[in-house]
Amino acid sequence: MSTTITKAFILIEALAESHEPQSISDLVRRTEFTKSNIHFLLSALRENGYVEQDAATRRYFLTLKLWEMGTRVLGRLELRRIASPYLASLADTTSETVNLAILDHHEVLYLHKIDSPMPVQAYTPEGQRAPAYCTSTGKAMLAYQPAEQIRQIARMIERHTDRTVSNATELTNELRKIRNRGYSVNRGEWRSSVRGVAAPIMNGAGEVIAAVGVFGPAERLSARKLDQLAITVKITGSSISRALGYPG
Amino acid sequence: MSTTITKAFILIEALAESHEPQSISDLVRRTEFTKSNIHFLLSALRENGYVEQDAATRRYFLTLKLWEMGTRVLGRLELRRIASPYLASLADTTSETVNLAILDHHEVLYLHKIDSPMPVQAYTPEGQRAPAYCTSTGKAMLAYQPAEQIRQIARMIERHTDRTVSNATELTNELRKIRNRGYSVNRGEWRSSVRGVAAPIMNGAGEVIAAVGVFGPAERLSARKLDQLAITVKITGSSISRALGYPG
DNA sequence: AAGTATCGTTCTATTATTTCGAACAGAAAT
DNA sequence: ATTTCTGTTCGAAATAATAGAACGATACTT
Repeated sequence: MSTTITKAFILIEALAESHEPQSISDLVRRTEFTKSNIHFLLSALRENGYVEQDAATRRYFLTLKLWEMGTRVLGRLELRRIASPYLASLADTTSETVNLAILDHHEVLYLHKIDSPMPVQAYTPEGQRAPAYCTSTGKAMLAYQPAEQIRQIARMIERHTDRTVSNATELTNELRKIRNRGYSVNRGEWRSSVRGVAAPIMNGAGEVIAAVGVFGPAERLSARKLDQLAITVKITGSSISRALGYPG
Repeated sequence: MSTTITKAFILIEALAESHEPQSISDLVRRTEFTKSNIHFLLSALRENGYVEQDAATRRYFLTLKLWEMGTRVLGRLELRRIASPYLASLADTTSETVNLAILDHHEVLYLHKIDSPMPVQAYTPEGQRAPAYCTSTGKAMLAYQPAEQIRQIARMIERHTDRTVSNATELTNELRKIRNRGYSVNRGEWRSSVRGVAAPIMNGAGEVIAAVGVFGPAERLSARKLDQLAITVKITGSSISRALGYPG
């Protein structure tokens, strides 16, 4: 019910979305707040160290303080702390990019990424989101979610490439297959040139709370190579699960 | 001059500092705001998705949204984007932990870290700060700062271990040595069991804006080993500088 | 070069929002 | 059973946030 705090965050989010520093007028157009109001709000954010103003262009941009505060939140995440060494070792043995993701409604959120030392890297930075039904980590988690949630997600399927799962039955079958094998595969369903495999991570209560995945460019990841990776990824997934207290 | 926005950020920072979810009463003690006022502010933060409340304990905690927004800011940093592949390759060849830092007043801020695949890891997470004068990356950057800034920093020297630089002349000599060699060494000046080497990174204008470093446990990093690493780190530093447009 | 449009900032009055304390119910501790 | 903690709700009061006009300064147009 607060308007001022909400307005402040609308500004922050507008600044976070924009790739260039924004002028007050830019922000007026985006937010439809008054010019003087935005000036007032930005002053408050500047005083708190979250925003700075380019002296020459008078445009405003976010400082790293937001990121600093954010890393504190992440640093407290038990999951990430416990999983980190397993991810490092997985990255070391596979030489491909490794990531850790959680499920937030219909999207995966990438918590951690260890870049491959190989020259060509697939681009998926930490803190980004992607639709769950067309990524390997997302499918690995969806496979263990209640049927009702799957039905909801199936209703919002959109094709991103010609390999994207295209309807509810296809998705259900895919998820059943994942449960049988214990790992998921993505052959260019989100970005056509990116492939990957992933395995679920369970907590002490047996709930699937995350997934670990390996991905890379299609030309380096043949079907055979993916099969090999699947074994390693699956083992990493269960190792992390056990470290989290999962009995299995 | 805003009170409401400032209060909101004071709450966010209090929550970010605390390792456990906080009750309203906890926050009353910390901030000296009114109970009902905190309730109001937290509701606003909750509505915007930055805070959640544990249903059972009624305690409040920060969600990952703050981190998500923060990663956007970091993702736009040209320095980090350009440096990343060089850091990855440095990590690969040295097998020790690699990091990228910038200087903020008297502190270093760690922008990026690539963990060593080795079992024993030195602990310095991304987004953290450390005093510049007793870390290798910090000293590498200080060596190229104006004398006035060095004098100010020398005034706030505090010993953290028995190897920490202890006075102004010692610091000045150390920085001169660093300028001559083009790299800096830290032998347990911050945490006694952590050693490292670092080299400065210059931008197109020739200003030192960052530093790249390698560090690890003292028992693995002998004086000889540090000398070897220094060569590689120095090369990485100049490669990144050149990628940023530095003519040298 | 002159003129016009757009920009960020400052100011003040008005209003709507935040703030506070009291009162409440529920949980925990005594 | 009683006391002392909680978190939450409410309404009145205080004040902080808001809007609009006016100001130079800068950037465009002609």
